[in-house]
Amino acid sequence: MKTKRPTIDDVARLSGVARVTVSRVLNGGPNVRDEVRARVMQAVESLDYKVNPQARSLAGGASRLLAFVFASDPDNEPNSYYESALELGALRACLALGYQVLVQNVPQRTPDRHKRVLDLITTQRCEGLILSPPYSDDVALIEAALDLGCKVVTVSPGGPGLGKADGVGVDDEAGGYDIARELLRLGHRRFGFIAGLEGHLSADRRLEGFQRALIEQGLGEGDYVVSRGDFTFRSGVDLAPRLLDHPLRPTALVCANDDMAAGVLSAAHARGLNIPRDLSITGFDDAPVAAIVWPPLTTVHQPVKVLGQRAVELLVARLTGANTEPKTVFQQLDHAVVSRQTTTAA
Amino acid sequence: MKTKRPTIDDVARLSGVARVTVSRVLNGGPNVRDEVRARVMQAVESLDYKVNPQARSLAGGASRLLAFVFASDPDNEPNSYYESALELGALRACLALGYQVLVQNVPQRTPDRHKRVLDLITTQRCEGLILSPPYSDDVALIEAALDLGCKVVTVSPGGPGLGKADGVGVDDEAGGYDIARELLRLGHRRFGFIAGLEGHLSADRRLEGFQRALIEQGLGEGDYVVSRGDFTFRSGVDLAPRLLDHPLRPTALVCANDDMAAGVLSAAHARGLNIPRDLSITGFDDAPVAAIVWPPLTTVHQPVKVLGQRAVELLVARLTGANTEPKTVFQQLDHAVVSRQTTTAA
DNA sequence: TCGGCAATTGGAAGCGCTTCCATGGAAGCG
DNA sequence: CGCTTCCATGGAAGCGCTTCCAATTGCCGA
Repeated sequence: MKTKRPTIDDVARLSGVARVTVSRVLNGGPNVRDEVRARVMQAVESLDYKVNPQARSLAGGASRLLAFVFASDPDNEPNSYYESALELGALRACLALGYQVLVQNVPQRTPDRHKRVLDLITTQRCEGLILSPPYSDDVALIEAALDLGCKVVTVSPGGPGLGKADGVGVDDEAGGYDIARELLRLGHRRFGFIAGLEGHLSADRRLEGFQRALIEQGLGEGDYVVSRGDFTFRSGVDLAPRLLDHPLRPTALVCANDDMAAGVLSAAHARGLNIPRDLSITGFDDAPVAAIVWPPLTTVHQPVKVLGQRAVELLVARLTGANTEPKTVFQQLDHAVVSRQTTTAA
Repeated sequence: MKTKRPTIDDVARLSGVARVTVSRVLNGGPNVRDEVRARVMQAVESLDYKVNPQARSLAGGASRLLAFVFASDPDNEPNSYYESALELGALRACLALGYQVLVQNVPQRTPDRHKRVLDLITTQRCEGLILSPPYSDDVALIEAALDLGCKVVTVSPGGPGLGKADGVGVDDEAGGYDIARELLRLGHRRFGFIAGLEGHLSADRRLEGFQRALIEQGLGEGDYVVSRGDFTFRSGVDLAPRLLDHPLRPTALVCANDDMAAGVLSAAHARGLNIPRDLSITGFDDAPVAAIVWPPLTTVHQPVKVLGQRAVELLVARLTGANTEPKTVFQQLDHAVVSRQTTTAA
């Protein structure tokens, strides 16, 4: 067992060239004759040689390591599709690009949360940082990372983070608008809205879009009531009574994510309501849970995995110098209303 | 921005000792006077020095990298709590132990799946491998990894994998037995069982336990019908008709995991059944989905996050030589039946 | 008093790779 | 035809750390 792996020198020796030449071939460098290149590649093959990434990064000063940071607490939200899908997308893109991601969970309320993130850069030598909400709008954190020479990409920044670093996301405001329009079309006029955690600016933009649609229809403050949850199923369950017993009992309930919508749905079942006859409910994200609950949830789809993938691609483009755009770029992906069975005419 | 980080030599210079001594202090080596140790630590503090893990692993020959491999396809099972919880547990243990995990998804049917896994060892220099089902029973893979000098830990091995490497898991057979006993106690006598994917031996042990409980009660082959799904919600939905329309219409349906149980539940709703009055349903795992569906699912809890954590701990114990036990060790954790609202008297 | 041994420290040699700079020859120029 | 320029290659110097081995000191028992 454990027979020592071949090194670059073994390849050099076998192919009869100098070590540097092998290095050039391996890194796609210029100025190598095709014949030599082929000879080296053949030696690589026959020895089953693989570069040692540790040695490479020591010598080259590039760790090829990215960090993905998320805030949601997996003990409270063990189901969080959003974060795991982002991670998966990032992982896949990395596989293709030859990078590695270190995944780190830093709860939002951690006192030394900035330090925890920045340590990832200093301790692990991460060269790129992917920030998901609410960190995507944490300007101080973004700037501190940038100061350390680390490239940053934000996922779903809600405003402040937008100009500070490259970003990816959907148009959350439009998503909120679209789902509200759908409900208005079905004749609903009294609404409830369950918002997400404070500081998650992109989620708040969903509320703004929702409000815009209502205003457009001549509705106003008196026609809807807003509660704030924390994105968990539990908070949906807990918030439901307040909305359902409200003097202005809404006929439609818009939730800032699917888990909270599932919570409301569960609470509605528990009190014997018939969904959607007695109440229309909508979510946001189109997480798997949306299809699993009964009845299946009407929601706004966003391509979360692709978001994670694009985040990595943007980062790597900056790292390799493929993108030298002085301004930050924001890549906006499409969202779509997915009508399932929790919505019906008022 | 990007000011060069201090190296071990900077620390050595500042504390007036040789580089080796700093290395000793950093690695908790013996034979260093307390006074010197303190002086070095102080220099480390004041310079905010962090060891360069790349350099360390190059010099020391230890990458401190582990690999976690899972098979479930996140495009079909985007919700798979099992894998993400394992990962999370592993991640946490690593944080505490100073290791890193590389997460890799290798679908079970990939033609070069062994190569994909082994490449992780050779290419990334992973020193330890965590194998989740069905790879935990893939003896050829385990032995190939061992041959490469990589330590291996299996999660929920079902038999063949047991003696080949250290492992963690619950007693799946007993879990199946326990849930069946619960149903028998409630008076059920006609059963359906939805098994998981072929090759997932630990999941099959749940069926064996189920069968043992029935036999104990004098029931036999004629009293239950078995179907095989693929652990997804979708497969639960698809399999439901076959079970529900069976001449021997079961009064209780035992599923090998929660997602399939949720699928059956959804299908039952769709055909207007009242659960649990018309049919008792049980899952396995106690994933978040179990609490989210309506009505909440009776299931068998297993501490998946802890499983991930223990897997890393076992691995690290082997790697550091803390565990030199010549035989493989298997760490069995407790499971528990969680009675919720999908089960009732027959 | 002296060899012997443990405790403490440092010197030197790499780990496997990339980067910088030098070399020799072919090609291009007026 | 003598010059610069470009191309293809190699030599040497580290990247920041650990490991091996040697050196120094102090203390023991005989």
